[in-house]
Amino acid sequence: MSEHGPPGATLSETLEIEGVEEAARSAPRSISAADRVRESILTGQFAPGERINEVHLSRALGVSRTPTRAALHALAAEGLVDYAHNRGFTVREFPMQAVLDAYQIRASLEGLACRLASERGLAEEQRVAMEQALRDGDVILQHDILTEGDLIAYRAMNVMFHDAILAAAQSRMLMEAVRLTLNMPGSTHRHIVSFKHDDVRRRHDDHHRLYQLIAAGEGWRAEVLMREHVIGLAKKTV
Amino acid sequence: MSEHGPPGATLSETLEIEGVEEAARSAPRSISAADRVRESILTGQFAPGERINEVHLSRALGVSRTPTRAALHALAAEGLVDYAHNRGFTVREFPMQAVLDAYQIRASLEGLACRLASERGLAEEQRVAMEQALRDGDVILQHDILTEGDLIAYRAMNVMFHDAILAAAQSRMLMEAVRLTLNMPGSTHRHIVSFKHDDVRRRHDDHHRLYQLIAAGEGWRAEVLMREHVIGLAKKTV
DNA sequence: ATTCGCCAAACTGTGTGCAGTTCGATTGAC
DNA sequence: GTCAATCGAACTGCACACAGTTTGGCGAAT
Repeated sequence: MSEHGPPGATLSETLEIEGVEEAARSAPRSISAADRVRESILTGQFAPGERINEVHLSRALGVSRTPTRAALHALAAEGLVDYAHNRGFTVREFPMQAVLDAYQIRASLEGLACRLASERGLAEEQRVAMEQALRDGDVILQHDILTEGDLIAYRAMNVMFHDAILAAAQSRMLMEAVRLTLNMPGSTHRHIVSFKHDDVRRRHDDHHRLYQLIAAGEGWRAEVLMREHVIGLAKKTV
Repeated sequence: MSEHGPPGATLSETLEIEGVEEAARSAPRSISAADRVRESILTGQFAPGERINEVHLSRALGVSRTPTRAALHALAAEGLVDYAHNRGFTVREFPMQAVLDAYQIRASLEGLACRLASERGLAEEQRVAMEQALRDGDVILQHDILTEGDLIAYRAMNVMFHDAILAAAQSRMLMEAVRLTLNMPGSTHRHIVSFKHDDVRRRHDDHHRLYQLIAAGEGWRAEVLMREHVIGLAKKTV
C-alpha cells in the first residue's frame, strides 16, 4: 500500500500525505481520512461550494474510495459537506449570517449547559479543570499586550473551560449539538472574535463569574451570563 | 437482485423487505436503507445496546454491505447508533434522563427559533401553515374526548406548526440541531407526553399565543413561552 | 477448579471492478 | 451567432472478494 503519491497533483491533492504508515497502525483509514479532510475544510483549503471528487481525494489521502466515501459521509453528518445522490459531495458554504446564527445557537446550548451543570454539580475533575483554566487565563492576562503565543494558550484555556462545563452538564446530546456549532471554517472566526486585550479580559472575567455561579448552584444566572458571554463573541468590536 | 430473503431469520431480519423494486427506482439504496433502519430503531425493533451485524442487516434489507454501512454511518451521525472501530455499530441507548434532557435542549433551540422568527418575520408560506395548524387544532379540540384518530391529526398539526417556526428562523444549522433532539425512540414519548384533553388544550393555547407573539415581533416573549411550552411536554402530568 | 494461552470462526475494514448516471463538449440546425 | 440535441468522458453507486481484527471457546498448565 506504499508508493501512493501521484506526481501530477490537482487542487484537492495538496493535502499532506506524510506519515501514513505509522498513523494507520491502529487508526482506521476512514477516521484518519475524515480528520484530515475536516482539517482541510476548516482551514479553508477547499473553496465553499466546491465539488469534491472521490477519486482525486482518495489519491490525495493515499487510500481507496471506500474509506474516503465513509469519511465524507461522516463529514456530511457533521455538517461540513453536503451530499446529493449521484452528484457526490460539495463543500458546504457558510455565509456570514450562518456563522452569526451559529453563535446564537451555541449561546443557547452552552447557557443550558451552565444551568444543568449548576443543578447537577461539578465533579472533581471538572472543578479542577475550570480552576486550572481560570489560573491560566489570569497568568496570560498579566501581560500588557498579547502575543500570538498568548492567544494560542488562551484558546486552549478557553476550550478547557467550556468543555468542563459541557462535561458537567452530563448530556451527550448536548455535547453533540454544541459540536455542530463549532464545526465551521475557523478562518472566519478570526474576523469575528476580537482579541483586543480589554475584550479578552472581559471574557475571562465572565469565566470567573460563571465558575462562581455554577459552584453556587445559581443555574438561571449562570445560564443568562453564558448566553451573553457567547453572543458577545460575535459582536463586532472592531 | 431478487430472491433475497433468507429463510432462517435472526432477530435483525424481522424488517419488512416488501416493495423493494418500486422504491429503489430512483431513491438510492443507502438512503432507503437508512430510512428503514431508522424506522426500526425508532419503533423499538432493535434492543438498546444491541450490536448490529452488517451481513445480517444487509440480507434483511436486500442490499449489499456497502449501502448498508453508509446507512449505518448516517444513522450514527443522527445519533441513533454508536460506532466503534473494528466493532461495528450498536443501537444507542436512551436512558430516561437522556430523553428528558433532549426536551430541555429542544426547548432552548425552539425558543431561539421563535426569537429569530420574530426578528426575521414570517414568510407567507409559514404564516399560512401556522394559521392552518391553529385552525386544525381548534377543530380537533371541539371534540370532548380525543380519539386515536384525533391524536394522529393533532401530531401532524403539531409538526406543521413547529416546522413552520423553524423554517421562519431561516437557519439550517438550527434545524439540524433540533432534528438531533427529535431522533429518539418514539415509544418513549408516549409515556412522557400527556394527551389528556386539558393538557392538549393548554398546549394548543400556547400555539395561539406563540403565533400572536411572533407575528407581533415580540421575540423575547415568544422565546420564553416556547421554552415553557416544550419543557411542559416532558412534565409528568399523569 | 481456575486461569492463561491459543486457535478458529465470525465479523469488520478496505480495495477494486462494473453498471448507471451526470455533465460537458461537440455538432448540427435555425 | 444562438440554441438544442446528442454523444462521450468522467464520475458516482453498488456488489463482491480479500485482508486484518475481534471474540468466544477449547485445552493445557498450575
